Amino acid sequence: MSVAVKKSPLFNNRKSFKHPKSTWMDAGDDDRKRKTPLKVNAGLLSNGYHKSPSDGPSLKRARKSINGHAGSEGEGRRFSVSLASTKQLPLQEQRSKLPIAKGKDALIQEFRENEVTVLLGETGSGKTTQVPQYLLESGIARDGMIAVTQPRKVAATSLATRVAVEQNVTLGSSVGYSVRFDERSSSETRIKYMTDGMIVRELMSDPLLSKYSVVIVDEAHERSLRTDLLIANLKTILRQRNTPQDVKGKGKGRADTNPLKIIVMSATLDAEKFGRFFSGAKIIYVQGRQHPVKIYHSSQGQVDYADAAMRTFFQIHTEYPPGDVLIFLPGQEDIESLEKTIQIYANQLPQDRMSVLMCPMYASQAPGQNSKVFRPTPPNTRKCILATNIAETSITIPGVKFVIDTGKCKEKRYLARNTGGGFDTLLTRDITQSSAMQRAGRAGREGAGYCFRLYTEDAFKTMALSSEPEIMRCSLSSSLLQLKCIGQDLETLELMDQPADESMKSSLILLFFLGALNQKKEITSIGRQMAAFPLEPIFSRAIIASKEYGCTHEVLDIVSILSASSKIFVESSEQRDAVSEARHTRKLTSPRARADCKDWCRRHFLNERALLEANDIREQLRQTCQRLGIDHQTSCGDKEDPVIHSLGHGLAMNLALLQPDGSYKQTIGQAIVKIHPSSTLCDKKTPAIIYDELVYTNQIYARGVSRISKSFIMTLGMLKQES
DNA sequence: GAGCACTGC
Repeated sequence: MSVAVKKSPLFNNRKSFKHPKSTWMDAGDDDRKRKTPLKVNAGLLSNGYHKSPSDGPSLKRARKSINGHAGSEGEGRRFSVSLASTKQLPLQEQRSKLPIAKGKDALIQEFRENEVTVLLGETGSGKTTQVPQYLLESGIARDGMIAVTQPRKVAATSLATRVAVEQNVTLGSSVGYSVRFDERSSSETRIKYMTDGMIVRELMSDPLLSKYSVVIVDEAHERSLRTDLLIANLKTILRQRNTPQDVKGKGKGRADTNPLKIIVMSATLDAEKFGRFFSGAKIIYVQGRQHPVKIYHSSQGQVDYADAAMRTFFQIHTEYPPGDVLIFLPGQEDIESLEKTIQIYANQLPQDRMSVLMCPMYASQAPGQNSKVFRPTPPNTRKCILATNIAETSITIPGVKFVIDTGKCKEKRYLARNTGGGFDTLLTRDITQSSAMQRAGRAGREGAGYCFRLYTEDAFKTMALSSEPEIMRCSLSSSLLQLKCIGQDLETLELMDQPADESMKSSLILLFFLGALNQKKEITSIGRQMAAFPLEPIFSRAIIASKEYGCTHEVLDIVSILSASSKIFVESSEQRDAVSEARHTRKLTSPRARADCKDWCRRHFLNERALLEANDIREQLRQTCQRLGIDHQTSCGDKEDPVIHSLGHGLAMNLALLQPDGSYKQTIGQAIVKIHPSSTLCDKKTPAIIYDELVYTNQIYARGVSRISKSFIMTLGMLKQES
């Protein structure tokens, strides 16, 4: 043990600090089953469901990195390396060495015989890249297209890139992709990787998905809102497109039918549920290829997970061989404070020790801040990566050998109110078992690794198996409106999990309030126009209202920025005052040339990527306006009222009035809300406000706040009575 | 006085 560490005040104070041998319980047995990575194909069972080991990094990890070059599966990364290295195996040989390859013929046979197949594949099995190629090469796809859906854009694009190379074709010819703002596909395209949101959008113009002969739903276990909507629709489409097999031998099907095959790819935990949903679907298990990860559990519960994480880090640093450490924490606040603490103690280490390189990682970080995490670790240094869930599925960090898992994450959950409103909560909670496995798996990417869980094995066992499907915990108004467009309804559509009545009711009320649905719950012409925009209904309604107020130009600007995925304002605790000054007082006039944008953004603490995304969104909205015959150029100049009033039509349920005590009370619903401290209107005592969202953390905060006149609120009330 | 992660022809 390092003398320096023992000397540090923290450890002197902490009698509870224990040597790893006694602190950590060896969870153990998951290693043995994975010792021989290539001996996998016996694992391809055409019948029944192989239970994966009860613990261990067996879940499929997500794929892709923020800088875009990590492939979807482990072999994807290796592949991108092989382009530059002659020492690598030839391409086809690489393909044939994938775990899934030896089961190829049996797999193809199963796909041929079954309408629906559930494929359980562990990390590194190669299923996402190989199965579409098998389907194409074996003729199962006939002359239709094969769609492979992904929850994330980078996954879709990098998978397509890789499969195009394996097929030796140009990307966009027979292998392509389609994600928002970016499409590489043509009339030739046979295998199309796409985001689940994209194919759900396609449903609106082609409710039977008749272009596709096979739809592969990948990462189905993540249960994203759009994956769930897709799966529900696929079941309906199956009934409509596939001729029922009457009697054996007679079930040839009509010549004019265009039957659909469905392959659901999932990690192990939820497999049976998918199988049950598509009654009688075949479940097939494919073993993966992942290095063993030794998992330790804490012998007792930890009260202070940040402190425990720090002590564990130094245990690793002083007692284990080189290799980077990845610490999972719930949020930015924890990351920033732990970064400081670890740095202080790391500075006290003796000179001859390995030094520590801190790498914080979270989504709202200034762009470029996190680039050092992807650079090779300097000699005689250990990276300490402090990350949110961003490192669990979205970003793959090379070189990680040790994972410290606090067992906590932040979860966004929508609380619907019967009034039609509702608000988001963002609270720290325990992670799920599948999340814990995913985190542990992050230590086994490049070699054997270790995972230290700051919770007991019993605590692990009492965790939920997997997180609640997104459809159960988000606002449904946008999805409901989309479904209404194709004559469907959340109440009648057969979903894997049905959202709460209150949540559906609240969406109905909101859509009614916005004029998108009438009293009979039928879609109105306003509703159809709203659904054409890839926006939350509150924003599409504002665009439609802007026609009347003559300010579509301005409203498009605002809505684009509000619906960009990350906030355009950069957050930095160290330069908080400068950021605040920039936000409150500077006039932000954009530079003409895009080339200046990066520097201009940095000087004004703006997130360049978010601004560019907003720009893309704006262009898309402009095209939608054009299609709908809304003149996107009408402008109100410098006048504020038309803009606020347009937004007011969309945000009519998001109004609050100043109370004598300085708080705000909603005009609909009774909640007391506070203006979020990041708002320029905080402490300004504006009599009436309008906001774009409510978030409950330790209080209910209104974010995206604007001033609005009380007299206009009265007008809105009148309008409501008229409709 | 404060910000988990994704996504949309």
